[in-house]
Amino acid sequence: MYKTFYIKDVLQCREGSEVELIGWVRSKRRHGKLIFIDLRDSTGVMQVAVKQGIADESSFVKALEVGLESAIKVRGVVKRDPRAPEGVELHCNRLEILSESLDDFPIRKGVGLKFLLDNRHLHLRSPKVTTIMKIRANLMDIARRWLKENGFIEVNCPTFITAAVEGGATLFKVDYFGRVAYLTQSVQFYQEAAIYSLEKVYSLQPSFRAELSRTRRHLTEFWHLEVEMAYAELNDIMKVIEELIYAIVNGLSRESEKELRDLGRVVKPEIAEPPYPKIRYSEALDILQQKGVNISWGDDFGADEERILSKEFEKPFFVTHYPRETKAFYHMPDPGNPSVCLNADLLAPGGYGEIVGGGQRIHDYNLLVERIKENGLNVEDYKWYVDLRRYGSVPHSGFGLGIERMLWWLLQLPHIRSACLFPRTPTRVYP
RNA sequence: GCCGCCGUAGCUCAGUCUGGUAGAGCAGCGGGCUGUUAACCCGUUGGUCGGUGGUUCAAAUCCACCCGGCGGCGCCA
Repeated sequence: MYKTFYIKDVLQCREGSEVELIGWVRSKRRHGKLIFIDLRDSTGVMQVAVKQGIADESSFVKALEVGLESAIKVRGVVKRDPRAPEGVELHCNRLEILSESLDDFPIRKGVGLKFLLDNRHLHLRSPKVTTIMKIRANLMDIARRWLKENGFIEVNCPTFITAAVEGGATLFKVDYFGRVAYLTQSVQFYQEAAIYSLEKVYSLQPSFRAELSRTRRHLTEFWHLEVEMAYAELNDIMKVIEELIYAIVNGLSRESEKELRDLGRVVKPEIAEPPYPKIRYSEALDILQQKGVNISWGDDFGADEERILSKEFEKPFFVTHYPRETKAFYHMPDPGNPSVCLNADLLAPGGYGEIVGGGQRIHDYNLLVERIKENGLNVEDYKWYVDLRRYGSVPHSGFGLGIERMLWWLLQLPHIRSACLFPRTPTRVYP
C-alpha cells in the first residue's frame, strides 16, 4: 500500500508544510508560466498550482503535457489562499506522472445523458456520482445498525427461485440446468420461513423486475431492504417503518452532512420525524374525489393519484386498508372488514410516491389456500410457503423498502438511476 | 404493451415546416498568457446527416419500413 495520505488530510496540515499527494488530474488550466491542476482522489479535490521557476523544469513540462484523468504524484507546499476552491492549495515543487491517459478523457462539460450512460464506467469519477455513492453507503450502514440494535437478524436469501411472490409476469426467466428458474423479485417468502427461528429478520440484496417500465422511478435491478417480523400486526410494522426511516434520515443528516451539502441538499431530521400521518384507502379516495379525480372504490391508485396525494403531505405518510383485489394474495384481510386488507404503503411527500410497501401477512392455513385459489394461482406452486402455516403459524408482518427510491426522494434526484453505480433498466444492461 | 419526442463533426446542437450539394459552440491540434477555478484570446483540422428502400432533375430535408435512445402511462419498491 503506497498511498496513505489523502487530499482530506491536507486540510489538517499546517500552512507551509511539504506534502506528497497521489491522485487523478480532474481538470487543468494553463496560463503560460502558471498551470492549475485540480487533483482528485476519493476524499476530495485539491487545486495544485504549478509555477515555472518554483517547480523544477521537467515537472513543469509534465504538468503542461499531462492529459486529463492521468494518475500523478505531486510534492508541494500547503498554502492557504482564498482564491483556491477549498481555501487551500498546493504549490508544486515536483510532479511525476504515474500513469498517463492514453486518450482524451471522453467525459467533459456539456455531454448529454445518453453519452454519460454509455460511458457510466468513466462518469463514475465525477464528484456528484462519488458523493451520491458515499451517501448510499451510509444509508445502508445506518439501516443495518438500526435493525441490529433493534433485534433484527440479517439473513441472506436465494436469488434463484421457482415461484413468484406477485404472480409471474414480472420475473426474469433463467435456464437452470435445463429447468426453468427465475430471478427473485422479493425475498419475502424466504423471510417468512426464517421468522420461525429468528423471529425478526431483514435482508439487503437486489431484487429483479422484468417490467418494461420506462419511468424515472423504475429499475430492472434494485436494492431491496426487506424486513419480516413474527408476532407483529399492522400497527407494529408501521411503527418499525417509521422508526427505521427516521433513523436513516436523522443519521444521514449527521453522518453525510458534508456530502449532502455538496449536493446542495438540506436534509433535516424533522422531515421524517414520527409519527407519520396514516390514512385509509377510503380516506385517500375521498381526498382524490374532492380534488376532482374521477376514481371509484376498488380502483388502484395510479401514478397521477399517488402524486396528487403525496402533495397533500409534508412528511412521509401511510396509506392502509386497500381493497383486497388490488393487493397480492398473501395480504391479511381485515377481520373487521374483509373487503380490505391490512397493508401499509409508505409514500414520500412532494410527488415522490411509494418507497415502502408492506403489511400484515395471512398466517391462517385455510385462508391462505383460499386466497391463492381466488387469485387463480396454483396452490402446488406455493407448496412450501403454504406449509409454513401448518406448524405453529403466528401473526407476522413485513415490508420492503427500495434503496434507490429512498435516495431518489431524499436527494431529490432527477432519476432513480442516479442512485446506483451501474443502473439496470430495460434498455441498459451495459456497461 | 400503449402514447409522445429524439438520432447531423469526438461532444452539445442549429439546419427539416417552405427539397438546391453541410453550419455554430466546445473538445482536438498550433500559437499566446503568473491567479484560473465550465479560464480566456488568435488561428486551424474535422461530416458515407442512425440504416434500408421509395418519390424527384436534385433528399439531412418529403414518404415507408427498420434499428437505437429518452420521457410519460400501466405495473411496482
